[in-house]
Order: sequence, then C-alpha cells, then structure tokens
Amino acid sequence: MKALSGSFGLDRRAVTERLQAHGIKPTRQRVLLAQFLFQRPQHVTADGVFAAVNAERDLVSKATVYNTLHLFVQQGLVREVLVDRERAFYDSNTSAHHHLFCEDDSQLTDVPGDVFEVRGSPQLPDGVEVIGTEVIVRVRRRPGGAAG
Amino acid sequence: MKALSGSFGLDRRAVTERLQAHGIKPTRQRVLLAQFLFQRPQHVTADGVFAAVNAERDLVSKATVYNTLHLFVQQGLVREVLVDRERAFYDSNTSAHHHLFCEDDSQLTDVPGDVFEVRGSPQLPDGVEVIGTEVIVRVRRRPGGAAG
DNA sequence: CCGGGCATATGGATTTGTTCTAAATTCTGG
DNA sequence: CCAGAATTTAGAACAAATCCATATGCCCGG
Repeated sequence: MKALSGSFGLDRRAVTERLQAHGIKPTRQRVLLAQFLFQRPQHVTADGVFAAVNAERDLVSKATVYNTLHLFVQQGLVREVLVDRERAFYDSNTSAHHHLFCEDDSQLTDVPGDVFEVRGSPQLPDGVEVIGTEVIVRVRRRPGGAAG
Repeated sequence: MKALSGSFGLDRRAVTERLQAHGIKPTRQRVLLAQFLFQRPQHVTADGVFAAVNAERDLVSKATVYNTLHLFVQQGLVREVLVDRERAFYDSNTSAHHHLFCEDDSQLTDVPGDVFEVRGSPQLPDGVEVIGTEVIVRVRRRPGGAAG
C-alpha cells in the first residue's frame, strides 16, 4: 500500500516524541524532515532532502531544510559529515561509527565503530571540550582493479 | 635583512628539487607557492595563499593558486583538510598526523600521529585502495570555561 | 473566543569559495 | 627561429549555503 503523502512510512507520533525528547518543537516541517531522515540510516545531502521531501508537491522551503538540518545536528539527531568540498552529508545514523569515502564516485559508507580502536587523546587547549572524534578512510578505485 | 620579494626565506634550489622529485615541473609560480607553503608546516586556505603570495605585487593568479594546490595535493606535497563547510585547508605538513578543529574560532591544530592508535581496517569494497586515514577531533570552547 | 507577541517558515536575492573558459604567455624540441 | 604543448591568466560562471524581510502559525492572557 502506498504511504500517505510525505509520511515516509514512519509513524508521526513516534517521530514527534523523538523531536520533543531532544528539545525540538515538532512543527509540520520538522516532523516531515525527521520522517524522511529516520525512515532508515542514510547519508543525504541538503539538496537530497529538499528534493525528497518536495517530490510530490512543495512542502518545505530550502531555507527551512537548511535551518532544520542545522538544528538537528545541534541537538544530536543527525551527524554532519564533511568529506567532499562540494557538499555536506547528513547522517541519520547516530550510533558510534566512522566513515569510508570513495573519491571516485563520492560514495559515503559506514564503518562500524569497533573496526577502529582509537585510543589516547590529544592534549587539549585550555577550556575546550571534545564534541566528537571521527575517523575518515579515503579510498579510490584501484587503477587496474575491478570494473566500476 | 629583508628577504627577496617572494622568496619567503626558502632556497629556490631546494624547493625546485623538491618539486621535481614529485614529478612537478618547477615553474615560476609553483616555486613561489612552494616557497610560501614549505617555509614552515602550516594550515592555510587557498585565499590565504593567494593573499600571501601577492602581498607586494601581483605574482600569481587565483586560478593558478587553485590549480597548483590541487596539483600539490595530487602529488602528495600537501594535504587537503576538510573540516569546515566554509573553506578547505591545505596542510604543508606531510608527516603522519591528525587534526583537532575548534568550531568556535575555526582553528586547526595538529595532533601527533602517535597520539591515536588506529588499528584494524574496514572491509573494503572490491577493487579499491586506501588513500589515507584521518582522525579529526572536533572541539568547542567549554561554555563556562576560560575566557575567549 | 479574540488579539498580541514570538518563534518559525518562506522565496528570492545574495554571498562566497571554487571551477570553467577562452585567450595569452611561456616553455621545449627540432 | 618555429610549431606544438603546457601553463597561466582574468573574468565569467557556478552552486552550496546564507541572509533578509515578510508572512505564517502557535501559544498565552484576557
């Protein structure tokens, strides 16, 4: 059966509560974006979110997409991943993990958090706190390797 | 004594050889950029390089700054560090190390390579090779911490 | 139920780092 | 000295992200 327009198969109530749990007022637009983002763990660009959410008809403006993504990042609902000069990725998977980025096709892949063992910590300047530690593995297709 | 215009206190011959060792034809502009970049390990933006190199008089165009930085990255002379949506950093320190980025003042700091122990490696897709693994520690000033 | 006030949303213009383009300049080999 | 290739250049073009001024919606007091 076809999901209701813009629900992305995710219960509105559950999403609403999730937002509220993070201190976010669940407006129509925010709920819709959250429904899209959390339907499954994924890496999306702001533009991708904008396109997906407005696929059937205009529901959320570009400015609001950016505002909301920033808000979600700030409140720890999604992670911003900067690997590409062109665009930022937003990762709806909040569990501890790292990333693998292929420079040839700009594909971003998750790496389970336990694959790496990051131990020790750098000497921090005075009065700063660590927000997060991320590991990025950059790869490219091997020149003579398997066909793309 | 004042250094010759645009030499940045670095011997032209040594820099030239360094470029050639990396298969780069040492043109006037490339040597100048290299002299600036390698006078000391540093993190600079493309714009910063452009400004520094043209401080006294126009010597290198913006397009060439970008072309050259990309070339240097490609040939492993400098590292591109993507931590900020606003601008890319170029790191003239090529030794194994990681980075610490303060989101409040956009300051990028080196973290010695041995501070972290990154072990294990992710399952790679077929036919890809690892270009590099980087660890980025994001920090912010602690709200009630030392004055800024 | 009504109205004031504040947070939120919006479209469009703007900004800004980067890339592109087409032409000029500089090298290289013959 | 010439032809061809590589490099450099100025400025136009581009696109992601931000800004702005306005409109909308929501909550609360009366």
